[in-house]
Amino acid sequence: MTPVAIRKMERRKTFNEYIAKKRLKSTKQRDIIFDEFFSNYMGKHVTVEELYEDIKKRHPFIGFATVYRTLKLFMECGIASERNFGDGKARYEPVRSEREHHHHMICNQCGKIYEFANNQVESCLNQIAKLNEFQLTTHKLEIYGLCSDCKAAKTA
Amino acid sequence: MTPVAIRKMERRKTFNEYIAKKRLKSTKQRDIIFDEFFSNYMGKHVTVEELYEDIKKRHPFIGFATVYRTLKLFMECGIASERNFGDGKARYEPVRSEREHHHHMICNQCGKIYEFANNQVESCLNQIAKLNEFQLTTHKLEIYGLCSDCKAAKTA
DNA sequence: TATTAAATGGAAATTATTACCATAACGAAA
DNA sequence: TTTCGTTATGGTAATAATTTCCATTTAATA
Ligand SMILES: [Mn+2]
Ligand SMILES: [Mn+2]
Ligand SMILES: [Zn+2]
Ligand SMILES: [Zn+2]
Repeated sequence: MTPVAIRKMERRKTFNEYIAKKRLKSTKQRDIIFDEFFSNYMGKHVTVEELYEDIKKRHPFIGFATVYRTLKLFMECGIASERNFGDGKARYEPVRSEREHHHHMICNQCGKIYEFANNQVESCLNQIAKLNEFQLTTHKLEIYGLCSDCKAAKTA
Repeated sequence: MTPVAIRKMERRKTFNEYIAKKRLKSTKQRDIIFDEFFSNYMGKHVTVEELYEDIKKRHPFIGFATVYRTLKLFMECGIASERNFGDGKARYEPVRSEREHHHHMICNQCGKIYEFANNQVESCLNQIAKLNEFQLTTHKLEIYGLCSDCKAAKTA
């Protein structure tokens, strides 16, 4: 089994447990959305509309509101992260593992998104919080600018 | 003259120069909004609506769209910064000085906003950008959690 | 002062997201 | 399996922030 498939199974387990604990229901729609999101969007940052349009191709009966609701559900149980890159629409990405916390560099020119992780930054932030007696729960960090491709294209 | 007044004059100069350069017009409304923003919102993070409501008290003829347009103008010439703290509405703060670059900690409980600056984080980000051949233009960094007051209130 | 370009205010349009509601589907119990 | 209370769904309407439109006003400058 591929690493992606293993991760998908782990997320499925978390999701099922959350549904059981909260006495929610397991539905066809949730299964479809789960499958699409965790099969095709690992490492991506997808818009609700993009995901909806993609799913609709194979499952035309799925409603827009359900996709919104299901992504929110994924958030609640910690298997998806919401991202906001300043274009006014929320993006979602499957959580890969608790240890794979990361941030993003966004190219203002082409819109491509690059990921990065940095332990030094993380420990800085923890220190800053501690110093201010602030109990950190989450943080957001994005770098905006020009990616190397667009930089090259500009000088060419 | 107080430091706040000096800063206000410096921003005014930048604004006037920008208006001259771009052949824009100096209007009563822009003066009013400038004055309100740089007199009463230094160190604050004000919503368009808040600023509009505040101005309307003394200048009932000012239009909503004009406040939006003028804040955008302040952004363009670099005398205001836009902030987004995840509540769906943009906030603006007067730029204090080019050297006073800073970030924010937002309390999820009481909504208070705390500012911080950290050279180590800044140089980390520059290094990360350089390593990825990314030409950094801006970055956003926010810490969310519980402020010390709210933490204390919770255990009490 | 006359001319031209830009700005204004109010309202309408736009856009992402949420709420509503009548109907359908789920799941535990009988 | 049938029943029954609860939850989910899909379509649409509502909401909320921001932008656009446009007829009118105003500023700049010759
Ligand atoms: Mn990512
Ligand atoms: Mn600030
Ligand atoms: Zn690029
Ligand atoms: Zn607080």
